[in-house]
Amino acid sequence: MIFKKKPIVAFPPKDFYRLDHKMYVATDCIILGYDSNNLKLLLFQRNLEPFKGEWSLIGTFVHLDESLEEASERVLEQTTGLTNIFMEQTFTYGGLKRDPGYRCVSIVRYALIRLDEHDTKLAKEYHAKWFSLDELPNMILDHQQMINDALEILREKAKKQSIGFELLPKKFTLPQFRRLYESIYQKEIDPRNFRKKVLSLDILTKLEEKDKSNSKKGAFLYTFNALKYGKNFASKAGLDF
Amino acid sequence: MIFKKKPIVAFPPKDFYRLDHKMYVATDCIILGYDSNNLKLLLFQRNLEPFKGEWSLIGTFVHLDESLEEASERVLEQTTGLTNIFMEQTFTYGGLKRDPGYRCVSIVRYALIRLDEHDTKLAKEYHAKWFSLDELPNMILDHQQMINDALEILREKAKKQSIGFELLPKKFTLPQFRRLYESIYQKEIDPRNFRKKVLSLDILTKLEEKDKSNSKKGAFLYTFNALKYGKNFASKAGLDF
DNA sequence: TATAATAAATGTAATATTTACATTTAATAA
DNA sequence: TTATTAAATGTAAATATTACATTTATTATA
Repeated sequence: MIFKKKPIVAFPPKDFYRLDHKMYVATDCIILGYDSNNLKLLLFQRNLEPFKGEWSLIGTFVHLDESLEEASERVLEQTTGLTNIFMEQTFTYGGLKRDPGYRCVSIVRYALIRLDEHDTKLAKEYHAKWFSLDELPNMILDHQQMINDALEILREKAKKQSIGFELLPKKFTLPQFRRLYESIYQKEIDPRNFRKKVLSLDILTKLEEKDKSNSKKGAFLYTFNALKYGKNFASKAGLDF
Repeated sequence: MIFKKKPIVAFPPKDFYRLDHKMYVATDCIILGYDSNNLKLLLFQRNLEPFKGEWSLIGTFVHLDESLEEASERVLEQTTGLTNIFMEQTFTYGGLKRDPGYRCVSIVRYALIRLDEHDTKLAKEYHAKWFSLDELPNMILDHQQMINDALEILREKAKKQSIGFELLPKKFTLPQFRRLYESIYQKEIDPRNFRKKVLSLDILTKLEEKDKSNSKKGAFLYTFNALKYGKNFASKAGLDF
């Protein structure tokens, strides 16, 4: 067989595994939490060149002895203290010029954490700060794009899976749950319709307790029922609004 | 600031851009076409070690002087002759052991092409063969997983976008269109319901011509109306069945 | 030229889902 | 006791989905 053009990898000639094809492989981590009615994002202020003083996602080079998942989980643990966290890959960014000086592709994953469970001391150490999505600072490189893409994917995910499971505290109120979805979908959701749909999924357990931090009347607390969740969330409609 | 653990990339020490973090970066291409009522996948039989004689997706190393997109488009053009094709990234695979002998991450994109437009001579040259999804051969490495993931993403995509635009010939019949969706969703779709929904989107132009290759009566041919498509497909429901 | 065969084309009623909308209630603070 | 506030709640209309069977156009054949 004769190659008309440059050979491709399905048929690699012996000299194809060449050093000059190697690149840096990084992973960037979009850490999302939910607090006081807003979806928030953990950003880091760099304390070294390049881009010293500027804001960025947290990332790392992927080491040769770890998987992509291990790399992003390492970063997440180092900066939040958390393990066993919901993370999902979004896209890989590999533009020629995306990082000045050296060629580097970056695999992005987003993480959904419970704000009240993360190690704030670590966050401080790493010069990290939580930002509401509507007041993000300028970020380095293509990080804003990464965030936009991740939020779009999160929105799709939220339709099919109760993202609240990951983001809300163990006990939460329906208005809190609703406001989470409002901040994901960036639109108001009618409280009666939200309540109707969520309760119809039959994935929650209502507690006797009330949370009175937001009103005099107080709102009943709920927990997710993992068992019911697994059984009942298969519904086609899910949590689309 | 003192690092308690290994430093991470937001604060890279000078020696961090080290050669030993570099990896091979590949891209694998899932080439999908639609023919005689079946979604089909172009696979390649390797003619060199490693894995000589086995089937695989077509891929390439990403060159230092090209973007990820350019790399996969290069492969697609080399093997099908096609340019300007719908391609979308799925996931990046970077398990430690996914490729024996060297560490390599692979970014996967799928391409939707019109079978009747691709260069069959090239396909032959590259030892390529079209397979129906239900009779795929064993493939090397994690390629089966890549395909499974891509099909899941394609299914979601098909709900929100008329995949037919990319896969069907310029002129097509409604039964043809329906069978495409049946083979994407892997289930039967009621012809009356399909027709009703598709026509309600108002994105097609009905032609006078009939295609009589499948029946004595013949089925009317349609084309996509790109203009209407852009305007009218915003519908929430889309093509979910 | 009549008939058989075949896939294409078509409509409707029942059910389920989504949307829109306003009042009452429980608790606290004044 | 009253005012205030957010939580809780129900219903009707509109829309979307599903289920289902007959007629039609054409060709091939008897």
